[in-house]
Amino acid sequence: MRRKRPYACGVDVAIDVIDGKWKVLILWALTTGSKRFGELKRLVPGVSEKVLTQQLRELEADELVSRRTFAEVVPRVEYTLTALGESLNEALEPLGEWGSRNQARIETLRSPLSPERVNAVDSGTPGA
Amino acid sequence: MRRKRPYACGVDVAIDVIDGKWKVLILWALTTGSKRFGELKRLVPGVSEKVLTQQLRELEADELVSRRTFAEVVPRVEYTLTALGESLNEALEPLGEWGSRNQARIETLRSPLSPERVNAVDSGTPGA
DNA sequence: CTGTATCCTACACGATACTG
DNA sequence: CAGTATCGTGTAGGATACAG
Repeated sequence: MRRKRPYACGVDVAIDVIDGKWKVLILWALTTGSKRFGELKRLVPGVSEKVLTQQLRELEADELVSRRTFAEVVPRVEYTLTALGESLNEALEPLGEWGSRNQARIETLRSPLSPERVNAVDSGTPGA
Repeated sequence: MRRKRPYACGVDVAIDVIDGKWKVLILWALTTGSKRFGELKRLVPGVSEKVLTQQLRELEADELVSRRTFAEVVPRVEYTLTALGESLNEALEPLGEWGSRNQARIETLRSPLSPERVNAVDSGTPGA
């Protein structure tokens, strides 16, 4: 997505800002403190360098993440959550809880077989 | 996206479920009660019938929305938020507040001109 | 009114190679 | 180590036409 219509509501803004296949994971990884590029690459398995760079740049442009470079013989860069980024992560928590509570249900619903035997409702109880 | 890797965290699940250009708006529109297809089309300006149908089907498959058809001479269908859908909307609220609070800031940052943060934290200062 | 069926395009993302 | 450059791809979404 990124930059669609004039935002229709606040959620739109937030979604737009975290839109990108890996951004939430990146934000998540940074909650435990600053990380180097290579660390993020490890913490976000599957992402290519190009895309990781790209999404970090966007997060930086939106001031959710700050970037510090160290002019050392061995290039080093550290990414850190800004206050804004931290506040976003906090706003994301309820959504995370919702997802955790309903993950099993969603996965069952989407699994190719037997979507009908779903009974657990929002109780966090995985398939019986 | 829809169905990427095994979910890395709860937020991933939730994001996946609301992923789609119009889903949040649809969910939003339904908070005020059941809506007919045509109403939704009006309430979500810009969406095509194909895509609206598509996203409604996905929301339905994820049990966030329920669909009632009325076999009348004039076809009529109503979409309603399920309990799960309502709980998702609640989990979305903090994100919406975050977005509302920071919308102006984000828009300024992204506007082609005059980002007020001409000088901000740039290169790191090694051990002061 | 409420959809389907096609066709088409844009763009995010992936893979790989190369550089300071 | 931390990127950039390039090329290729999948697929969500848009436009339009048709149908029950």
